[in-house]
Amino acid sequence: MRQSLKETLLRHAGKLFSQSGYNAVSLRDIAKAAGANVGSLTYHFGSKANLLREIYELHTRPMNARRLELLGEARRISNPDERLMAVLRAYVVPAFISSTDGDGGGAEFTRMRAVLSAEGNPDARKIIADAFDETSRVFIDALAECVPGASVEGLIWRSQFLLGALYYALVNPERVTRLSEGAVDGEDREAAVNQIVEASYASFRSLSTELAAPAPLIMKGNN
Amino acid sequence: MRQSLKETLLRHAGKLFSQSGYNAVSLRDIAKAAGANVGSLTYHFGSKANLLREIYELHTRPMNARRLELLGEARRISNPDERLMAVLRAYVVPAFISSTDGDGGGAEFTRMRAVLSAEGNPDARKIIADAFDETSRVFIDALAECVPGASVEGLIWRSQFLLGALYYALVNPERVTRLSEGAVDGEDREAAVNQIVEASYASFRSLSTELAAPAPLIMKGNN
DNA sequence: TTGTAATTTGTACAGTTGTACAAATTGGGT
DNA sequence: ACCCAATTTGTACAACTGTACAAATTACAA
Repeated sequence: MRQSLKETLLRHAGKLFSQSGYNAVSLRDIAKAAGANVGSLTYHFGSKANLLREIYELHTRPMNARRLELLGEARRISNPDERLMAVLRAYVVPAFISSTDGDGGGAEFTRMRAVLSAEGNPDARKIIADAFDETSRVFIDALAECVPGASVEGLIWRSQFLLGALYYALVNPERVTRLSEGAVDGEDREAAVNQIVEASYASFRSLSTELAAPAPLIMKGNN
Repeated sequence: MRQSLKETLLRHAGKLFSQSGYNAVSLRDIAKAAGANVGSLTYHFGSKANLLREIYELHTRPMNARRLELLGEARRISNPDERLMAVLRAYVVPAFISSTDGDGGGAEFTRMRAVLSAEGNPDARKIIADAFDETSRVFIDALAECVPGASVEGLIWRSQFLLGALYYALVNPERVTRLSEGAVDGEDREAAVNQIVEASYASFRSLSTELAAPAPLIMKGNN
């Protein structure tokens, strides 16, 4: 047995949800994509809401584990500016790039979260609320340490904007391509990660009351 | 006649779409909210897709007009940093605050756009594509003038992040309140506008090759 | 092989969807 | 008062939704 039907269903459901949201995708769409019967979905998951919950639980934990792992590494950097950059990367990278295989999260899962949060579907809302963890708060604390003197208000809002930027980069990459008339590729995720990190680096750093040097950017090659 | 049924229908449809998206709201939901019959919707709009199109057209033009008006004022500022701030406000404010009455755009319409773009519904996709105008490009040009030496890539991506931040601030304001344990009110739109403008000010300014003074922030009172 | 549980299939059900259209009602000019 | 058009209502329709469940199939231990 190479892959159980349940896993196949989860995979296809996640893919479809990330493309079209929760409401627009029917159980029959999922069954058809997976080459299975509608009944197999109710058998394995009981309900559509529970299917979503299982997708969510499958990806959330590994993604946040990876984030915290990278955060641990970042925290060992003594220079606050370099540390700020590393902390931001620790938050963003696992949301964009699948760690090793198709296991935890990656862009597809993050895109699904983005679409779900926008839909505001009651099922999804409950699942998201239930799956809430402390990871975001841990990151905000870590960011606060990198930006001495920053207000809570500023930190919270900027972390909100960071997530919004993350989401929108995955939800509407065509806009980047179209707006630049093809000069910039919105689908280039490596570039997107670097841009998000650099942009939020600047926005967080500006909160510091101790602005000494004018924001030394660590470039990664692509610009 | 105080308000035509058509206007009432448009108003309620826009409200419901901005709350739950396009797919999740049925014509019967809209009719019920407006205290009218389902048939009146097909009579006035022909189809659900066309109803959305009319909502879109009702708000897009006034909102962009207001943006360009404010942009004109901003362009007269000679100091590049102050001008950058004003240009950003010109883009953000009309998307958040209804100009005078319940006419053009405001937060509700922007929220609807955010939800629609995330849903990726084929109907909505086509309408958004058709309604596309040059406003965004005009703003990017204006921003480029405020940030000498900035790369196209950097400008495009940051304008993408700006829109993502804008959208997410309206889509998920509870997160701000929850994350700050009530210390920051995510529903406070005036604060949100100021935070978005300040954050993107910093992110755009960091693109400049001529970073002279360390980003003089113009405070507006609330922080 | 046989028996039993797990899985998969097929089908049926009640409810909802967008749309179409005949009938009823309304509005305003003559 | 009348008429004609615009509007509003009610209802019908086929397609699709999530879910339930009996029947068929498969997997696997004894």
